[in-house]
Amino acid sequence: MKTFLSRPAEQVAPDLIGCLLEREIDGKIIQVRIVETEAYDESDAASHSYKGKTPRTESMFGGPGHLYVYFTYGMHYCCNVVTDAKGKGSAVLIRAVEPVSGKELMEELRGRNGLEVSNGPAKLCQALGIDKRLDGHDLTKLPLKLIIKPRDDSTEVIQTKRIGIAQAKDVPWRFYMSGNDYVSRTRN
DNA sequence: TGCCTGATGTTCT
DNA sequence: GAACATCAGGCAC
Repeated sequence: MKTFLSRPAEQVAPDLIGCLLEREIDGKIIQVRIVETEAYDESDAASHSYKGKTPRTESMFGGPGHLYVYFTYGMHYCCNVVTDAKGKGSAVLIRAVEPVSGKELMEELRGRNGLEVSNGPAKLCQALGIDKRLDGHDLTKLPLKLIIKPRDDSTEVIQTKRIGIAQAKDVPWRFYMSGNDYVSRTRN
């Protein structure tokens, strides 16, 4: 897994589509499939690492396999998988996931049902109970584990420009699984 | 279906 | 004091 993640974010991002995340809460297991991602790195004006390391973004520089959780807009968390070499400030934002198992618990945490449970970056964090306590967490271990899965050939990954950000919008580093209902609906 | 806006807090200037 | 990698609800069409 370390080798898989020790690449630039824009290469890891499409390969994370179709991978699984396993989350343990109170002894219960939730599994989700990643269906939408965005790549960010230090050369990127929209990235939190663009202006160098700060106390907040420190875990983004922590090396491949770590989790970077940040708080935004006063009420939401988003989570990133840190990639590339330590000190690079390179990461992949998880934008949307699809429940595989433990969906009932996710709906309970979210207070919502159906697609609304995890079709956006802040929503999936709420559905998985991810908050700042998991910032810097090692993704090879529970309570939050990344499971690398090769994509099968029938899964089409679409690459587009990013959304929901103010800077460097034209960098085409957003990736999502074609035809998946959980991909956030604000497209292009 | 699609635009507009309020909520709300952490971080950085 | 302003910016912000968002969401949900309201209203117009």
